[in-house]
Amino acid sequence: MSGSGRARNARGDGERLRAEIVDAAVRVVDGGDEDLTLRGIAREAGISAPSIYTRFSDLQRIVDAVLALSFESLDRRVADAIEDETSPDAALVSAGLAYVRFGWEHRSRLRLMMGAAGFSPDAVVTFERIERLLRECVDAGTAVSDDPHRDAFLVWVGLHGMATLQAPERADYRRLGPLDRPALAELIIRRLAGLRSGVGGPSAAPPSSAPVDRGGVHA
Amino acid sequence: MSGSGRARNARGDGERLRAEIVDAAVRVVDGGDEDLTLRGIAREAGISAPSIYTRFSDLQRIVDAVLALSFESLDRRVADAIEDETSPDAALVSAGLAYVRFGWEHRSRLRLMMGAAGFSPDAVVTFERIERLLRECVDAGTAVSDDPHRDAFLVWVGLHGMATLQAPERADYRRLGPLDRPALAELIIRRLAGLRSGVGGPSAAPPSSAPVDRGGVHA
DNA sequence: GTGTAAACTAACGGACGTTAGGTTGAATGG
DNA sequence: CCATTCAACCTAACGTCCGTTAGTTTACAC
Repeated sequence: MSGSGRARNARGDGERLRAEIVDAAVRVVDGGDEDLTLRGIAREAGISAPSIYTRFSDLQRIVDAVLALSFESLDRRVADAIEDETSPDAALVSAGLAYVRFGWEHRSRLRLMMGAAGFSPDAVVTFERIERLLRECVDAGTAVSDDPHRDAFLVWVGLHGMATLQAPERADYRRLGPLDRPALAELIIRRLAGLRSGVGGPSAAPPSSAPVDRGGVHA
Repeated sequence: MSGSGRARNARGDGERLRAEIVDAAVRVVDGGDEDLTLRGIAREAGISAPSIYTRFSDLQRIVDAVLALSFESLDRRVADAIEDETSPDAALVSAGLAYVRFGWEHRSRLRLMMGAAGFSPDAVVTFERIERLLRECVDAGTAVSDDPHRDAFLVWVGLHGMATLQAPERADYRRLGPLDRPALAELIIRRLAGLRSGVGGPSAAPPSSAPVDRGGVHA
């Protein structure tokens, strides 16, 4: 019979449990459960609830770990998106799209991140990437800005709005008509950053002929 | 002694209790309690928990009532802001500022609204006000847009971002330096709407000399 | 007075976070 | 090869809060 529980880890290997708990917590949040519960995490991890206390002193520490991991993962995605591009112009757009994609793919995670931590120090790291890119654009002459810091914040706000709005899969949302989300996100970035190509004309996101959200980085 | 509870309402006046319950629920949410509980609402209303069942069949109906009331109140604030202005240009900015102010003043209410209802039919009414104003701006020649519907949505997204970001009172947030929130909101509106005065130059929101958030409608 | 809506107290079953204390099995020393 | 050890788990249980139901009391309207 032994314990009806899971296979036991090796002696000095209890650290593995820590990672499994955090992973389970992430899975719970991404599954849509807005409020993390210790028992729910334990269920998802396949362990008993009290076992969690061997690795975490209380529930809040798990939440903290999830938040840290999430901010780091968001920042890495943004950083990776930047590396793939050559011009600062394209890099800024690509970085912004990486941000909003994270929000679309992990809606309740982002909700948790913004709700609990607000403008956390971890988020500042990512913000500063955006700001740096915008300055490069200004230096390269592709963006017009008399205050890059402020305008980077505008972009940040726009990204935040685009990332946190409900997905167009919802029925009500479609009253707005077919929307190409990545193209819209790119337009928001361009206009708020003051990029030359996005101010007024039909330069990006042709209104009706574009296929809806085919997943490419550029519109 | 009689019941240790509150004074009893007159005979056919039970409808008053309904309003009191909803008001209490609003107060609880605005107090920052993200998750409405039936018992919490009862406490705030000064009644016993089961008394709620004389007016609502379950907790969800109270939440629905709070949502309906909130969307209506948001829309009224936007509508009122429009009425006070003469030019479509100023009206669009004023309407947007009314929206973000609602978010700043009722943060968890807006969170509840966006989380539960998403892009609800009630929100569409308000969105259409924005869209109508933008079309008027285009007709008047003060805005450049080849697709007002799409651009109204961009403005909507920007407003949503500005309204839901944490308030600058938070310590972390200040790493960004002093920010004049209404001025930033106005800039976002102007740039996303394609208003002529907000595309690139230092037309609005002087970067450092402006007083911080003194509560006026215009910057 | 009498009826009935308006309110109450008591209590159910369930979920939660957390504590106490037991069981088991992989690593280790002989 | 086996006894020992102790980390890695477990079950049981406490107290609290929750939504909801049942049944009772109170006081206004007629």
